[in-house]
Amino acid sequence: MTDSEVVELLRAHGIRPSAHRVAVASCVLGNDTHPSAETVLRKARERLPVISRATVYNTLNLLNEKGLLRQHPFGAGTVFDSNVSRHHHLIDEETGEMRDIPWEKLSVSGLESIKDAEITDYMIVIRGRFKKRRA
Amino acid sequence: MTDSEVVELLRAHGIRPSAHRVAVASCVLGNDTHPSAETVLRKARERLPVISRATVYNTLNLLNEKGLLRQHPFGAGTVFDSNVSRHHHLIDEETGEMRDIPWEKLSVSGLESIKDAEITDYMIVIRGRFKKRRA
DNA sequence: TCCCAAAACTGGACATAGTCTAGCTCGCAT
DNA sequence: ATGCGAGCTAGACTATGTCCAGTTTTGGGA
Repeated sequence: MTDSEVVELLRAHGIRPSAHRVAVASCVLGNDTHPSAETVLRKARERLPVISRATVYNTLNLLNEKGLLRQHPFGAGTVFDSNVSRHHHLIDEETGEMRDIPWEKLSVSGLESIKDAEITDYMIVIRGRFKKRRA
Repeated sequence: MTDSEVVELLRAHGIRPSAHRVAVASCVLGNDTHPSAETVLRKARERLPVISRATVYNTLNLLNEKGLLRQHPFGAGTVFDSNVSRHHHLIDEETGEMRDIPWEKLSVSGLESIKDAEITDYMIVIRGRFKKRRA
């Protein structure tokens, strides 16, 4: 994703695209990696040597609030996911690495039997060992 | 679960049942709450005023290794679950409170299409709002 | 019973992840 | 040019968890 695409995306979601925000956003958006906040901080500093931890956290939280990314606590600590459409997750038990599984690949039955809660979202979390590189 | 049942359970899993370990274990085992480590520390201190944070963590990790409980990173931070049989999870979005859903209540199809990993475990994680108290 | 080694426990230092705040800076409208 | 507010900064602070060196407890053997 080019910088100008990132800028457009931020604007489209009501976020003023400062240089710092663009640097942070382009570390996460438009790819299927699942970086931690510290990873984003490190990558953002490659582009913009002076950027504070607080700015990275502020920006990630802002992107989260505005629906540009999601936060997941599984895997190796909390990671960010720019795939905001519904999908499932596959996690490598050894490394904590996380991959997305398309929504259509799996399905759940029996949800109508859940009576004691109003369901807003659900996903399947699979743990195992990756065989090889991502297809 | 009585103390002597806890003692038996620990022994049966090759854990020497010291007074401290029993105090910690009985805060978690035999009930369906999902306490955090800090909650366990607080509860354990009600029984045993002098018990260190390290002992609580050591014991919880030991119980985890020996298969007496599981650790889950969803919900409100990391919590412990004495239900070690397969089950799914329902999480209240507001409070982070977690409830177990029996394995048989839900089912997943399509797992055979996962080709790039050896699956060791999976579960459904549902988010929503609890309607009322646990049945 | 007494003694010893091993196991368990302790407090505190350290590590990691994340939040908060007070002050500074920069871009923009006037 | 100047004043203002959004954004950014460093660093202090909190929460959670690990590690370690030293001390206490425990169980088993003489």
